[in-house]
Amino acid sequence: MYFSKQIIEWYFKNKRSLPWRNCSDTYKIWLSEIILQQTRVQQGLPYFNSFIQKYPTIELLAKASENEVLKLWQGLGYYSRARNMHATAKEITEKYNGVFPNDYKNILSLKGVGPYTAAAICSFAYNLPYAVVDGNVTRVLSRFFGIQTPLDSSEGKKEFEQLAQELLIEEKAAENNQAIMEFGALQCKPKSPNCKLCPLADSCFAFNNKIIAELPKKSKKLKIRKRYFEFFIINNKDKIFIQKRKQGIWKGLYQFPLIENTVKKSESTIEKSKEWKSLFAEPIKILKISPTFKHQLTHQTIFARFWHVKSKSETIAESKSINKKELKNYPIPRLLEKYLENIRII
DNA sequence: AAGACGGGGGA
DNA sequence: TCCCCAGTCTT
Repeated sequence: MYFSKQIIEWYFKNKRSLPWRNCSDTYKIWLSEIILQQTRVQQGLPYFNSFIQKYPTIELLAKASENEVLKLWQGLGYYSRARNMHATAKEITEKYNGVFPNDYKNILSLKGVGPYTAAAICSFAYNLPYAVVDGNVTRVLSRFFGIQTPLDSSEGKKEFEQLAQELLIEEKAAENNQAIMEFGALQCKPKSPNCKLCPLADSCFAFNNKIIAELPKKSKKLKIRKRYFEFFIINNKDKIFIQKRKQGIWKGLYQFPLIENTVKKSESTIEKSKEWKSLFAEPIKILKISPTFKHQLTHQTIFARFWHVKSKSETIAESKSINKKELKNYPIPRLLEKYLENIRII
């Protein structure tokens, strides 16, 4: 009880003013929670504003096309969030008559809504007593209580959820949940937390035992795979070829026709490959090959080159031909967006 | 239970 | 570089 009260007191002194706070609009609360999954407030904020501006209601979001929604989401990453959010907007409009469900079970059943987001919506919108457990919460709890259980283990998840629920001041669920997350984000930060000014330092296990940097514990370490992407910018007068990604990374986004390798290959090897032959039925003219760009993601490193080629073909396998000017309407990966920004300047 | 899924920022 | 961010879904 002391813990939660201190946290809430700290919150009232230090909280940021954010557009989805102090509002009971379930649409804004839900939208902000989807955007903020694995995403910093700073990065998500402009996206929240543009979504609210373009789609002021859930019904308007539901009416949009998936391409439009992905286009607005472009650059934010984890694109399944946008696809699931769009599907949920449709479900709420059709199945729930446009009224956001107001109980934990139905909210949890929505696409893109897991235990964290369900608890967040229930508490923020309806003040229901469900404790949120996110990266901030596990960090704060593991440090203050000295919990060594890895947060990415099933025991750890259970342990943190149970503790967070016990600590929750139920009648202040909304405030309490906001408070502990804000405390984790601003005060008890992952790197160099501000322990000197922390109101809880005296009772903090990690601070008193000088193990702040060791908590929280994680068991899995990440494997980063390398991928080599050869994109083909195929010019045929004012037309350009694009294709929609069907699976994996950037699913639902568009790209230029692609040859992918798991190892680095030379230009001549690529030109002799069977992928090349199936892509280009007729001989093509290579105008330019870009330098290799390195695109670093959390779980993979992508090395990309862009081949500018001239082709007389009207069709390219698995691709559609669009007018160059239409390209800006299609959602594309950040990697392609950056490249297109550059060649415009150069 | 483990992997896949983006992109940006801080140290 | 590596780690983490208001996690969820798939395998």
